[in-house]
Amino acid sequence: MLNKLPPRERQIVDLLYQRSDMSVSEICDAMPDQPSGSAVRTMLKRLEDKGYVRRAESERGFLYSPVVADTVARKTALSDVVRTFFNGSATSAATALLGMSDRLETTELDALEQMIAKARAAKEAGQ
Amino acid sequence: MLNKLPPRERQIVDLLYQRSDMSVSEICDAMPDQPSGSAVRTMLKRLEDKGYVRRAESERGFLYSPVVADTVARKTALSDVVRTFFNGSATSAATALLGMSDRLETTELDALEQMIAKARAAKEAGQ
DNA sequence: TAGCTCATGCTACAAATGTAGCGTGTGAAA
DNA sequence: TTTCACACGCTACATTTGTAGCATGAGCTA
Repeated sequence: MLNKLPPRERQIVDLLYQRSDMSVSEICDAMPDQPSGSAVRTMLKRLEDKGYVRRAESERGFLYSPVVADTVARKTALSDVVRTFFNGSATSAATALLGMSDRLETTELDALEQMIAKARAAKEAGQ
Repeated sequence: MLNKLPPRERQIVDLLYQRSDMSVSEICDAMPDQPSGSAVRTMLKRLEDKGYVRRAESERGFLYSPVVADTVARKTALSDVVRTFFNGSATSAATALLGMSDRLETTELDALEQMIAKARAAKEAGQ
């Protein structure tokens, strides 16, 4: 989905998913190799035309945000990674993910276990 | 990492991560909108120049494969998604992942629970 | 041998991308 | 009021991407 975007545009949209409602100058600052305002503005314009980004006026000037809902974008991004790198197995991706994170919050662990329990229950009911 | 690649090149590398050692014609066939062999060949050449892809001769002609090890590419891809869409929390990404997959294998669930148990133990020991 | 089919490399080119520059308007500071 | 400093839109342009075409050479078949 976002993989269809050229690197720079992709970079900008990613930024907007991390933090929405950014101004052009904020985007510039957040970019690794600070491009000129003009450059960012054209990218933004193109992204707007393509329907990935929308902007709203505010007292601080125009603020940009992604059009596709976070929830949807998240899912798509995850599915892509799962397909490409984990042979379609979401669970093994999840395992890898857990292996990567060094400090896990207890609440998060709880949420996970709940998830697993639910999956087990569904499995029981299914067969 | 792969995000720096233009869409088409990215698409090809992704393919190679799904299945390594592909010939040009196999890649063509695997692409959604079958491009010409020439087109794919130039992309491949560029990817080779950039250092993302390497090729080896075989009785079936040249076979292409990714340069960066799967394990590394995986990690990078996951980290990117986690940073962009999950505010850096690998665990919440994992939770989302689990929520997405419809049928989970028992063995995978077991592996996950083990992972969680280990995390809990580490947490205990840590404090 | 002559003709065919491929896989490959090379060249060329249209389209897309990435960037900078200029002119304008607006609001704040001198 | 004049002068800055921005934020913006527009235009232009170099570079990169995406694609096709042609020529070559190897192997295969009639």
